[in-house]
Amino acid sequence: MSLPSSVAAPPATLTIGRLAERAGVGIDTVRYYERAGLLPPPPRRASGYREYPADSVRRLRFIRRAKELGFTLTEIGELLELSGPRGGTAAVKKAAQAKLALVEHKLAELQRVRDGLGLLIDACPGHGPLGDCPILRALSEDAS
Amino acid sequence: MSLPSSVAAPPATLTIGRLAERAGVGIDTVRYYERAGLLPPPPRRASGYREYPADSVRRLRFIRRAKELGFTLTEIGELLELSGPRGGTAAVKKAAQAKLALVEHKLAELQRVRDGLGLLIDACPGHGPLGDCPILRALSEDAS
DNA sequence: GTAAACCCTGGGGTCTGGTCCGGAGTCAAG
DNA sequence: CTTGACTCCGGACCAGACCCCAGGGTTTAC
Repeated sequence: MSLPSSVAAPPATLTIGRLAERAGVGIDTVRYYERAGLLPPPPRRASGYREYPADSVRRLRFIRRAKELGFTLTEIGELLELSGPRGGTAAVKKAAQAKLALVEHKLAELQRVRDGLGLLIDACPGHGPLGDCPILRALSEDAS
Repeated sequence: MSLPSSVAAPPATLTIGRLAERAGVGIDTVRYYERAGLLPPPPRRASGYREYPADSVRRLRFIRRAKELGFTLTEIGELLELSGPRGGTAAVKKAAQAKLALVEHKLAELQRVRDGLGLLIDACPGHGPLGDCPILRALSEDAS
């Protein structure tokens, strides 16, 4: 019924070092996220070593990327809570909608930056003497 | 030819306080940006007071928004340099293209977050027992 | 069974991006 | 011409997000 135990598949858990490596962050960062409440405290071995389930990698990568998008760790924590168990409550749904609005706002502004850069690149061998630059225009006008 | 000088239009310059107020940042922040090289040192009155041209507001707003999009001050400085005089050089154009790629990457990821949130909001009263949440999926898979 | 590589905790250091004094000079309105 | 608001500078301080180290136990590979 089972394969010989001598070639047993490695357990589907990761030490903190492997986890950090696969997620592309530092070990200290992982522990820091745990303290900050972004990563649930994993079970420990008798020795005290943390044993992470494989899908922690996914969560960590999410955090890393979201940070690059300008979310603070606190905001990221909120995003992650939306996806926890109890993802269907009315309150959670409302929170998700608020986040969505924020994200769409960011999207719109980022698109303006992109368009500005685009103009700059292919229509701009000097563009007027003064400050009518498309990049500046991109985010300076009121839209908040 | 000219209007009476007694009702002369106010000069088109701003004190640091007005500038900060109109741009929505603190006074200290303005000075900090100057030190950081993001805002060119403005001319001074005899008294030492800074006299900002009106369009500094635009530049400051750009900085503020770009920060919200996850750019560091250093990156913002680079973006701003792209739009300086000498916006047509081959080197500058190449730099702009690099920035553009980065921005498009961010856009794509932000869109994934948005889509994840969307799914979460209107298709998700509990979504499977474990970790197949659309938000996590949004940024965890490799796409870098 | 031992050395290299790994993990633990606690605490301090670092970098970024500000924010807040304090003492002194400046400006503008009445 | 005074008074209250503004500005100057330098330096201290702050929060967020890590990064590093020591001293000591644990695993793993040979």
